[in-house]
Amino acid sequence: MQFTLEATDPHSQARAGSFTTAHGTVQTPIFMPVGTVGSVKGVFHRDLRDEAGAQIILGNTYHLYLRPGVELLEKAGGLHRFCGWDRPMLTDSGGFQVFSLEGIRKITEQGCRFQSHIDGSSHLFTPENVVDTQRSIGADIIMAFDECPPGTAEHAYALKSWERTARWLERCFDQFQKTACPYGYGQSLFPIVQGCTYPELRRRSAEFVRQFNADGYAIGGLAVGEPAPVMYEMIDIVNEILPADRPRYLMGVGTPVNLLEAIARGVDLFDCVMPTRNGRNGMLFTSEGIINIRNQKWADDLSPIDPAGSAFVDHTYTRAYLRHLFVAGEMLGPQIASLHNLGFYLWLVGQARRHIVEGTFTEWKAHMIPKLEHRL
RNA sequence: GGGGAGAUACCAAAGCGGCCAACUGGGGCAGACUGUAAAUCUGCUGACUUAUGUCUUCGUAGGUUCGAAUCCUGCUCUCCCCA
Repeated sequence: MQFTLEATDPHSQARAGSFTTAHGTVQTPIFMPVGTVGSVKGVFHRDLRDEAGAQIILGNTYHLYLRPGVELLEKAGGLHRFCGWDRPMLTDSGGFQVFSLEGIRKITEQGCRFQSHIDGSSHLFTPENVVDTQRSIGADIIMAFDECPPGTAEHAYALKSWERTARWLERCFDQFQKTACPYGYGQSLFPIVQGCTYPELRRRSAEFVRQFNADGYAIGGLAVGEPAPVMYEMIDIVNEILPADRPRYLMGVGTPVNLLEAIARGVDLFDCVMPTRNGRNGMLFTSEGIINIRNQKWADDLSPIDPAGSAFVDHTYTRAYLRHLFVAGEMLGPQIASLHNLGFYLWLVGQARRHIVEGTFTEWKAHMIPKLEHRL
């Protein structure tokens, strides 16, 4: 995988670039819709590509391992073929699930033993078998198996956790080098920086992971309860250390404002459930502000969902109609809102990219942020 | 014509002398959601209010009682069964 840096903003750390994988090229900065179990909930892959403009989507090792299982995915020829998405794909390792399965999992040096949230059965994830599973899933970018501690973690735990994640990283790369993707194309393994909100741990973690000369690097363990300014500070610290000629992926972030702030700090890749989950729950992000479509105020608003939006749903349907669908509990409502939000997120990063290339990113960002926070 | 049951807030439906401004659903209104155990979860929903406060409510008119949505009587209406 080759990352090309195409432009940098003169007034910030923002950059525009592109990288190519076996399934195509991705232009950064980019947002990756989350398709945990091989489905971006409520959105056809065709609409994801043609309407929302997605270039790369996520899958999740934990969920796909449990269901439908590695055997079927291998039989299908990998997740791309199984789900009908022929563009780049990234799989998360399950580290975040380890974190969220609090109470039904046990972390040891070997790995993490956990109970399936589906049937309670016991499973063990290790750095090695998580790499193996991701080989079988066949995503273009696969993630190291890490532990994602809560934002409130004490220093002692943050240190212990990060050191273990670092040892797991070595095992991930060992296994990665000993194996190959069964479908004949190359994959990239991204390490993940941890260290909670402790600057010196973040520095040590970033310095540690950069030794692996990976195709790209991820920043994990943020937006997990810490204040946004702290998150931004951690991004600044880490990005000063991560190599400039590799893509940087801020995992699980975030709000539209988070995206612009992180892009300004040199982040290239994002993923977040927010556009889809909040969309399903009636919250729309637009270039003029945030809409809670269930609110009474939209009941007779026959204007388009988002006149500035690029997806067909934005001008085909009215706000009143979308509200009606939500109020009536129709599944089309969440589908429309999800597609709209994904289209908006991708429009936003696309605009960011354009303004970086044109050298106007910083002023454009200053102009956008109040609008993004505004509640319509 | 005879017999029986019932009328509770927007709807449905509990309550059957004080802990009732009234359980619970639904509906309505608002909020939350950040590497998806989420098409989920949380508030509020008689009026006036910051309220631990006051006022008006349980078909309707009276009555019993210190006290009634709850007991008694009349009236109105609804439903069911038999003719």
